[in-house]
Amino acid sequence: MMTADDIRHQGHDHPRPRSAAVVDDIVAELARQGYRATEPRRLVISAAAAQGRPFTAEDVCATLPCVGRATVFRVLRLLVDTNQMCRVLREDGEMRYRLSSAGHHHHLLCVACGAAADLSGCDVESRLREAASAVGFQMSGHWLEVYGRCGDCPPPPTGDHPGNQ
Amino acid sequence: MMTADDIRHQGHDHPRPRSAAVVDDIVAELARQGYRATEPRRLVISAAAAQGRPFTAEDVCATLPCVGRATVFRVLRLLVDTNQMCRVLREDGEMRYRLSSAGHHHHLLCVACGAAADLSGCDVESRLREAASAVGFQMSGHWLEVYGRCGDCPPPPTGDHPGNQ
DNA sequence: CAGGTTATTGATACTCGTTATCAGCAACCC
DNA sequence: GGGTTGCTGATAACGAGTATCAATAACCTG
Repeated sequence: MMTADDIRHQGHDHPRPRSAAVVDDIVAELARQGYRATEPRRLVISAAAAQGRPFTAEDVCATLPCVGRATVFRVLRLLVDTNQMCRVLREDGEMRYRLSSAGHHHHLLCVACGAAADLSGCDVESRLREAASAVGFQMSGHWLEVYGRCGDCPPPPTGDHPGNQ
Repeated sequence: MMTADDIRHQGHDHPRPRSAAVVDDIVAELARQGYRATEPRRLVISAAAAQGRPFTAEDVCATLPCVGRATVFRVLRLLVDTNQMCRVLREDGEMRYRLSSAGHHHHLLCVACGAAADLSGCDVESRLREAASAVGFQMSGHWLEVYGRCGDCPPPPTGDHPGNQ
């Protein structure tokens, strides 16, 4: 059976690529909270860290046929519950997962290539709180996703000219 | 079989309560876009208009046993696609439906009673656009839900004192 | 380091929300 | 009123996620 180490080291000569540190950090945090450091957990976290963009549980299952389906869902849920992963909402309402640094942040989601980036330097919070309290609503939280095009994707066609779709 | 008129008039002496106008407006808009004005559609729209807060398809099915389940989902989707209804995201990630006036707006969702209100006078848009473009991201849209307590709900317990939960 | 506890796993069955299929029905147009 | 064709309802199917439960493997303890 393929182990987390096999995945960590694939195609590399040096023993510990960046993702290994990420996996170890997450496993360590789980251990700190009393959860066991099992091989399936390491594998799922490795697979999640290897995803280039927000992913589904199915994506992880596909890359880890050796790990049970239920376990994949369990680990993903555990990571969300322990604030080591967040769920991102696509523009069409579909939900995806994404490993994330803890702390409040939002996502920039590219509608062209599907990539995601964190947006943390944004102070909508106070403004929203004001607008809400103006109508007698005491805000306690919010959910915000931002959609558009990342710097790596070409600008969209203008749509004025037939044929340049 | 119960008709939309039966529902419109239930418990009222005057022939056309407010919701009737809402239903007629929506049906008219559908007709304008080439969709037929059928009885099941009127019934689903009536049921949606009668919901006091964001609802599930199941809620509508429960109040309309005479309408097929698939049809309920079809009508809800049609209304979303024609911008006469929107989906709201609860804090736990659950999706609900809500009849809404067209145009961009956000929702104030009460975590205590489940009520929803529209929040339209909020200019997060320009601020988000700036923050996004600062990292080379060209924003084209966003999804925002605001959670908290509406004016009708008592403030939450402080949590400092055991026993007042 | 063996040995016991107990969290965790994997296979499976199940739930829930939603969509596809398709024959029959009923709006709408003429 | 009658024909076209969009719409409906029943049903089966789907995808994401959870419950069940016996078998396994981390961890602690001696």
